[in-house]
Order: sequence, then C-alpha cells, then structure tokens
Amino acid sequence: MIKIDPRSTHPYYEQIISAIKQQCLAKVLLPGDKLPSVREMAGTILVNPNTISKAYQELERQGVIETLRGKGTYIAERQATPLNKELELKLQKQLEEFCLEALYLEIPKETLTKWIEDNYQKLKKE
Amino acid sequence: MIKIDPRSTHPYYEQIISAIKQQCLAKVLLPGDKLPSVREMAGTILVNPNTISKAYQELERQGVIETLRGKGTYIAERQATPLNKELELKLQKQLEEFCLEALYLEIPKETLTKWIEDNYQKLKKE
Amino acid sequence: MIKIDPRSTHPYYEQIISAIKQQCLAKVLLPGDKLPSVREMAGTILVNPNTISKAYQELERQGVIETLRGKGTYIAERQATPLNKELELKLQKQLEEFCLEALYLEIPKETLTKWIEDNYQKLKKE
Amino acid sequence: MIKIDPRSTHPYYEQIISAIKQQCLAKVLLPGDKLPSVREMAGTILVNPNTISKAYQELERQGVIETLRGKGTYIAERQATPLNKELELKLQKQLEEFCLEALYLEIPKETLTKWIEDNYQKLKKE
DNA sequence: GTGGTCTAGACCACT
DNA sequence: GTGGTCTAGACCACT
Repeated sequence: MIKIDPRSTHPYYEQIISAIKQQCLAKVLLPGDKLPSVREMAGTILVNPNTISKAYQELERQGVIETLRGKGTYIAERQATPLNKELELKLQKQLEEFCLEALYLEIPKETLTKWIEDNYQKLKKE
Repeated sequence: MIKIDPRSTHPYYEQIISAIKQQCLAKVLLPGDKLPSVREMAGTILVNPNTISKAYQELERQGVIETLRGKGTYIAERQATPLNKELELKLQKQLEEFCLEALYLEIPKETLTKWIEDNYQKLKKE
Repeated sequence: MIKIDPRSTHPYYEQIISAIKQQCLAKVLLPGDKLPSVREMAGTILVNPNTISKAYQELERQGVIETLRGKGTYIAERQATPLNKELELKLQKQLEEFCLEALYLEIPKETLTKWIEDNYQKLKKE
Repeated sequence: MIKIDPRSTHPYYEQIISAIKQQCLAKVLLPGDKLPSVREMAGTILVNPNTISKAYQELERQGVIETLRGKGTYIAERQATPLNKELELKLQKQLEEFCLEALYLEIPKETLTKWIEDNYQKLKKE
C-alpha cells in the first residue's frame, strides 16, 4: 500500500520511488516479489499511469526493480551498481546544502547526529 | 563573489540565497555590511535583476538581510525569527528522506556523522 | 469576481490577496474550492500572469491557499500558522499609526469602535 | 526631538509628519511654536533636506503648520479644514482593509476596541 | 493544463 | 542610485 500526499512538494513519482525503497528496507518487499502492473497501481493509488511509469523507470535505472518483458515487474536482488557511486555523490552534495541551512539555524551537529540515529532506527523497524 | 551553476536543479535565486548565507556563516559577510545593489549584482553574476530581487526579498523575509528604502541592502543582526522554528521542521522532514536514501545505499550512519562534521568545519572556516 | 483598482496605491498583487481573503471570510470561497488558474485569472482581470502568480505564492505562504503540483490552486483549510502571530503584531503596529491620525482629526474613539463594528458585519455578510 | 527608524517600512517624511502630529497631540508642540528650519532639522536628524521639505509641505497642506515667508515655520492654530473630511475618508478606507486582516486572523472586535483605547490613552499622555 | 522560474525592459517612490 | 512592481513573452517539470 502506497500513500501519496498531494500537498507534498515532492512530485508523485518521487514519492512512489521513496515508498518502494522504504518497503524494501523494511523487508515488506523482498527480492523476487512481484509489483503490481503500472495500470493496476495507477488504479489503486489514483494517479495517472504515466506517473507510475516514470517511477518504475527510475527504480529500474537505480537497480531497485527489474522489468521482465511481458511478465511483469519484480524487486531486484540487491547489488552494488555503478550507479550507486553516482547516487552517493548526489547525497553528499545534498548534505552540504542541508548543513548550510542547519548551521544557519544554529542547530548543533549533535542534534543532527541524533536525528539521523532516530531515522535509521525507525526505517529499519517499520 | 557568487557563482551560479546554470546546470544545477536549484533555481538561480535559491543558489544566490545559499551563497549569501554561506558567506555570513564564514564571516565573509558581517552584520551591517552592504550588499551590492540589485542591478550591480545582476551585472556581476550575469543574471536578470528581477532574479536578484527575488533572492533579496526572500533573504529579508528570513531575517538574513535588511532593506533600507532607497539606500540599499545590508546584512542584518542575527536574531531568532518566528520563521526559524518553521524552517527547522522543514529540515527535519528533509533529513528523513535523506536517511531513506542513505540507508538504501547501505551507507552506515557513522559515515553520515562524519560527513556532517566535515561540512560543519568547512562552512565555518571558509 | 475580483476587481482591481489601477489608481489605488496598493500594488495589484496585494489587491488580489485582499480580495481572495475577503471572499473566504464571506464564505464565497470555501476550503477545497478551486481557484482559477494563474493564466485564467490573468485573462479575466487583465493583469499579467506573473502578478497573479505572486499573489498566489504569498497567499500560499500565509496558509490561505494550497498549490497542488500541476493540478491547480485550492482554498486551504483554516489553521493557525506560526506566521499568524507575526501578522498580528504587524496589525497592532498599524493601528498605532491609525489612532494617531484619528486622534489628530479629533475623531472620538466611539466613532472608531462603530466603524469597526460596521466593517466586521459587512465583511462577514458579503 | 524626532527619531527616525531607517528600518521602518514607512518613508522618512511620513515618520516626520507622524512625529510632529504626535507632539502636537501631546502638547509638546503648541500653536505658535516655531519649528526648526529645514536645514537645521535635516542636520539634527541626519536626513536629506529634501526629505524634511517634503514633510513640511505635506504638514502645511494638512493645516498642521504654517510657513511665513522669510520668518520660518510655525505650528498652526487647530481648525477644521476642508481637507479633514478627505483625510477622514482615507482613514475609513484604511480601517476597512485593517478589519479584513483582523477578521482573517480571527481577532475579536472587542480586542480591537481595547487596542484603540490603549492607543488613545497613550497618545494623549505622552 | 498547471504553477514556477527567468529574461528584457519599463516605470515608480524614496534617498 | 536604490529596491519594488509590472508587462510581455519564454521555457520547464509535473499531472
């Protein structure tokens, strides 16, 4: 079950990508599990099929899922792809801006560290 | 000196906002310092004056700078605005998504902590 | 229907903001109602789309409306935002100057009280 | 002694007008009192003479002060001028927008009434 | 179609 | 000279 927040500033397709990754981390979705078809999911979460399609394409690019022609879409085996380095660099850039904002708000780094720990724990349990 | 990256996904005006905040943190800009006029800065970084204006207006809203009618724009005294709490909550939300991504890439939280420390040090010194 | 007065000292975008708030108070616009698109309203009241955009963005900042990505703009559920306290303080300052002017014109405070009552009644009914 | 706040959104000349009216109400300035010359006041409050000039001109238009050629500027006898009706209408317009804002912030009219009483008392005593 | 961003160029009030 | 507002017209991401 994926929930979309239309009020979020994040595009629908990104919200879908996040939700699926989250369920992988929480072991709700396991390698080999079949995902609903584009149309099916579009019907379930009431979103345009194009939007689902876009999410699936990006998930495939990132190696999270695999599409088997005519068979469907499946959660992929976890594996280090060359893309991961790229994504990691992107994350690092993002953190840079994040820290700028945090420092400007005078948030001590200990608070950030604590927030991260909280998030890590929550994401693993869920 | 502010550098704009036209390839960035961040709008120009946000890049300008970040750059000025960064220079405040690094004590390159101090309270009371005069910023270049809208037109002057527009000429320097080759961006339309309206774009600079938008950045300045948002910076003023955030309490980073002060606009003196017909005189110019100045770095403001630091002070907690009611907006700060709001911005902090936004940051916390952002970190949530960040951690999801990081966990998915199997980045240990110790690495994140280290990255944060590096950023904090760099931003203060610069 | 929104009417703009080109002779007013108030900028167009402020007049639009006032008009929409007024219609919310008068229950002409209710939470969930869709506002005309930026271009549509621009065409109706013969103002540049950018100006409408500016008004919508400020209204969103104040929590009066909500923007749904690629879908449109809607009247938001009423709720106290942290901004409200700020706006209230601004109003109080404004009243100070207002009273100075009124006292100078020797308008008794009972008259002011009556004016306020009239306005309150009119704005709720309209 | 007049104090100018460069941070205020109100133009300098309006601040000067307000200050002089306020001192009249508080009987610090009485009919017949001589005001400093444009240049003198400009020197005292560190403002461009043009700005003082503009303030004096508007004060004269409103019948608050009188300029006697070659002699100087004096506080005028209070008298109902035809302008007063005009200013009163302007105030009423202003109050309309003020009430819109107040109602939107759900400030009860009793609060406004109290604020007005406070201001009236303060302005008369000062 | 929807809002967000940006450029080029203009006019205005205030200092 | 300074920032604020506005028009006309363009391009972009998202639905």
